[in-house]
Amino acid sequence: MAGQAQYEELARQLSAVGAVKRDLGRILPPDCSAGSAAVLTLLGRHGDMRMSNLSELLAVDMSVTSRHAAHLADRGWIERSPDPADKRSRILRLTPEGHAMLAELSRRSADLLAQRLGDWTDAEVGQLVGLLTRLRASFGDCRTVPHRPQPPPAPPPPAPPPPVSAPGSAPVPVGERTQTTRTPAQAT
Amino acid sequence: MAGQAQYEELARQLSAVGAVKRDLGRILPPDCSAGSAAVLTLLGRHGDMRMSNLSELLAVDMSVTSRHAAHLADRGWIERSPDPADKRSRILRLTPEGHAMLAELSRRSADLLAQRLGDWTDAEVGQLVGLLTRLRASFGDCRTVPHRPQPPPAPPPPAPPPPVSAPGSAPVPVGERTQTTRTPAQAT
DNA sequence: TATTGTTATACTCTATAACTATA
DNA sequence: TATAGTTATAGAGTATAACAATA
Repeated sequence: MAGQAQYEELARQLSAVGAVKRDLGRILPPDCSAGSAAVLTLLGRHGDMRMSNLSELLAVDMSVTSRHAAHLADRGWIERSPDPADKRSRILRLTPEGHAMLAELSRRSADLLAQRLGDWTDAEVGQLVGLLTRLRASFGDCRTVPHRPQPPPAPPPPAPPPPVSAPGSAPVPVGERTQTTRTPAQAT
Repeated sequence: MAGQAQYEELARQLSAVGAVKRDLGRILPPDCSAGSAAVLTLLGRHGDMRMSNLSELLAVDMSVTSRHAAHLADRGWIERSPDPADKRSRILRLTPEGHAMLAELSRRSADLLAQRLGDWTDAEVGQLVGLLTRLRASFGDCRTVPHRPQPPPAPPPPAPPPPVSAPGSAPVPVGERTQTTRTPAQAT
């Protein structure tokens, strides 16, 4: 357990991460915004999945995911095929063009980070990645993909699997835990 | 130096921090958005300052800071007094109501973090704070406040000073380093 | 009746550009 | 001429609500 001052400082530094993200956003290719990039990245990492799974991974409302997916599909970077097992669902899959765009994105962001973090050691970067991963886990309830439509043709996640484990992180009740993937669904 | 895969993973985890920030944003009091909270926090930490200084600390264009400041001034949380030394400038200062609001913000975010990160040790939180601080420094060029109008009546920053030092972080040239605090200023 | 996904609408944050008033 | 700050406008990201199709 940490003290109040430390938590306040963490909140401050998390807020400041915005500047870093904006910097990363400035190197994106035309037509591929940060939102698009996030979707492509997750599809590359986790393989084909449904809209709802993607929403959970992004921790945003499905309406947001829907807009991003439509944008990507318009540009031919993903394909939205109907799920044979559930006609309401759509399976998202990277196209060859999508893979190419993803590779380009990875190259650019890695380049920028390599320049900015030139004086960081491998271990330091790894430590930060580990702590951020755990941070997201502590907040998230970002359950990993529960639905794997078919063995995805995409290669297995090139990224190191979660290097840190979040032990007994109980679903802490804080006020209400809002349902990020779904808008209340208004009972009429 | 780290490898490409590690940088890609870092980019991914930085993107995912958005979910954490959204969660923190949901507990904000009415009329006090994340932008307002950031301004109040910085004024509390660094004391009175000018718009331009605040823009540098926030790493946003001054037009953005101006809007936030106007919002806060409308609500009586800050005061914008003319700088006697430079009539173009305005000095921002927290009002008593602003201090109260800031205290409330700190309480709420610390509460949420304490619940979410209940199973983190003090050292782990400190480590994350340290790495995030260094991350911002590596990106930032967020030079610390160069202009200190007068000895601010505000208490000294309650937060621990930067626990990690960014050693020889040269101003790495990446394409162009955009001038965040100022829009190009179009030479007519 | 509940769930999946889509669309329309509104709000926040940010950047760009044009403008003013000082320096 | 350059700088500090303001305002208007536009774009991206997200949430809410209402809707259609299917389970």
